[in-house]
Amino acid sequence: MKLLKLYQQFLRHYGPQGWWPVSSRNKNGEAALFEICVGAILTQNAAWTNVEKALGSLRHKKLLSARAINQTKPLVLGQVIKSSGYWRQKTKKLKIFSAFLLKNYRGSLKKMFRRPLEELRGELLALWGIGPETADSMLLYAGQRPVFVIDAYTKRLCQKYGVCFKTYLDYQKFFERQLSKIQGRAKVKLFNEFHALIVRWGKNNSNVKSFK
DNA sequence: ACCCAGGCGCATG
DNA sequence: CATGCGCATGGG
Repeated sequence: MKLLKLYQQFLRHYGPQGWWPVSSRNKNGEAALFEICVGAILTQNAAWTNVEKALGSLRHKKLLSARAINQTKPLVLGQVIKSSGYWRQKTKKLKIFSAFLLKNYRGSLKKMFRRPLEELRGELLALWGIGPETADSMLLYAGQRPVFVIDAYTKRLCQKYGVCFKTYLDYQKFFERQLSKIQGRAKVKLFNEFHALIVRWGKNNSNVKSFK
């Protein structure tokens, strides 16, 4: 299983995916970064189309900021994000993440992403509602950090090639080691695009659904 | 009417 | 450590 080859094939076949999709004007501004983080939480085991509706509602109600979410009553927030599913849990997750951001970084994601990678990853994982995939999605797509995001599709892809590991970290190490030659911005770009392409691949292929 | 989607936390054994 | 279960909506 040569990952670099596979990446090039996917890229040729599907074209650039342009993740992470964001509605904010300034794609590097705080608003866009926050939208990515909110999206990372809302997309947990949910169809992205449903997440887009929730993000649209949040935007429409001017709730796409840590301060706004922090001040909004849970039941009101829950109504707004309802379409993304698990809304009671996700309301709590958004509030916990927003409170964390305000308390530790004055609500600034740019400030948050200045922290050393492993420490920040640990802080995010310590939050209720943020697991490895959500944390890594935030780090890669909002923070531009070189962490490979592993999801269900990635595991299905590995399974197709007879590659199987136990933990999330094991899968991640496999990808990061094999792609360790690439450096700097190019690595972030590749990790970004590759993960998006794997999801793109998984959406068509209804293959190997039996895998967990 | 089912099945699934860009997971996670928690309770068990 | 490792399985199993609840969480919830909308589209195929």
